[in-house]
Amino acid sequence: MSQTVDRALSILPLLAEGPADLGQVADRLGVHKSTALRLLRTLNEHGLVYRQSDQRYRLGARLFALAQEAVENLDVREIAHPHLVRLNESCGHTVHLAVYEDGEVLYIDKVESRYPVRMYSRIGKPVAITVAAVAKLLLADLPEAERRAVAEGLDYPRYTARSTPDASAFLKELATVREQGWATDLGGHEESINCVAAPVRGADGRVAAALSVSAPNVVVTAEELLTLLPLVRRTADAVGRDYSGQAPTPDDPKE
Amino acid sequence: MSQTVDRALSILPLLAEGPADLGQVADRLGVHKSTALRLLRTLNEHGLVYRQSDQRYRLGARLFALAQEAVENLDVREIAHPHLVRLNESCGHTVHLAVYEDGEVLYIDKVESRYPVRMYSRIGKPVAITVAAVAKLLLADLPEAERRAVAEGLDYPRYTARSTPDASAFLKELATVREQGWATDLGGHEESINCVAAPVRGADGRVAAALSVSAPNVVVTAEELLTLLPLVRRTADAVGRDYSGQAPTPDDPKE
DNA sequence: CGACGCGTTGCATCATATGCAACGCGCGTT
DNA sequence: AACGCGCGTTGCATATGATGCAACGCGTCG
Repeated sequence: MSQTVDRALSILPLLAEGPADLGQVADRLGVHKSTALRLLRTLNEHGLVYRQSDQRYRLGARLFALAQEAVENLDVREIAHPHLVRLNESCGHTVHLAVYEDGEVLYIDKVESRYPVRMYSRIGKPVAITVAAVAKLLLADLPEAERRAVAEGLDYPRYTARSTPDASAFLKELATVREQGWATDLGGHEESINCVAAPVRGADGRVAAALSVSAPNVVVTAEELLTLLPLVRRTADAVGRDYSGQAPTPDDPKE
Repeated sequence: MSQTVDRALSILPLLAEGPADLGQVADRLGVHKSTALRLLRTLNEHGLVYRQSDQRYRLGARLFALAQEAVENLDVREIAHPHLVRLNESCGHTVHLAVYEDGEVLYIDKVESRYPVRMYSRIGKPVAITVAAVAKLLLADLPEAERRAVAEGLDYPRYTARSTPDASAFLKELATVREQGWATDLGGHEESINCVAAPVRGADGRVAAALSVSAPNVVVTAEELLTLLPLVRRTADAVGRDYSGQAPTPDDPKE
């Protein structure tokens, strides 16, 4: 909508591919060098791009800060975190929390073993949206039209023999998932990894997030993992209750 | 330099404080609502802001992706990582890698115990620049003028009794550090934590990064930690050699 | 020593961002 | 139920501010 800003922001993904010099940026944008220079300078002042010693530009440190603060604003995460920890303590396996946004599914929290690690490393990387149990739950809840549009716009990589092969299979799976209210990924992403997931519903009944438990089948078989389903669902429901009894100040649950 | 872009980018830190609606954004920017709307729309198209269901805006998912890619472009990290792991295996303590950028010091990698955890959680958050051993090394190497400017622009929080109290003490410490070629933080940030750090020098001899070993003094005393100094320095030198024997394709070190 | 490549600057032009005013809509109030 | 307020949205005339050009500085390579 705003050409200047549009151009400036187009520089960011461009630099994400690697450092570039002024000429390269100007060429890729299709603008004059002096224009690119001014845009880069502005981005630079805001810390979004950094000028390294060889004069080339790369993405800047402020991006980290912003991403950091962005994730901290996701209040589902805050509310859910203690529940994830408890769930992990009960079963010992890896626990993930994910949300849907703009055609993507993002992990926004993770608890592994006893080490509560903010798994920022996964955030931003494309989740295996066609196979991940949490993705199925989040997509299954989209309005019909959007669901179809998203499903048909996806690639369906064959991670394993059990990966979802195409859009129609995926939509069918989503229908099942919506029906039953939980989802699994049995070796669809990595041959030896299974997951069970359950939806976190907000006050409006829509799926606000999804949480999952994952384990390699050398530790527990898929059948054993499925026995955790009630626990997973109970946890997800508990999160949903906390979340929709929406306390902007969740430290004061009374009143 | 570019007013439009400048305004648009100013929205990001604003939203980092929390979700905001159109009116709030327009007010904070001091522009008309319609202007703010167009800027937000442009940011939205690029995924930097997200419009949540209550119509308010918050930071978007693309930020995660960009931050992710940005960190992957920091090639010091890639080159250094195996060294950090080896250092950790030798001594068992937490190992950090940090760089300086634009008045800030950032941790860009971390290895703890036997768990190779990407410490993205620290990235973007302000490092305790006035006391951290790595920060001292990175700042000590800045050109005189910039070093003074940075040092005098800092706050000097008294984390502990041994925190650096003010700019002049800090500059003095930096001089010492530059002289001796290594640095420590003995309880300057947290009473019971000590660090030793050494600089990673690039081909030009400048300090490109710094790495440190940290341990609580209930595990090892400061004196014992200091015995690791030769190992830390050797590791940092090794990273520097790898780094300045710059192989853009570090998997093929011959030729 | 000359020429090229690259980043940088000042400036005239006009494309483009801006603010205004009016509209639509949902929600709480009377 | 009707009204009015608040908020987001749209179209448009204006002039501000972004654009590309041409010229310059500077370092490097031939």
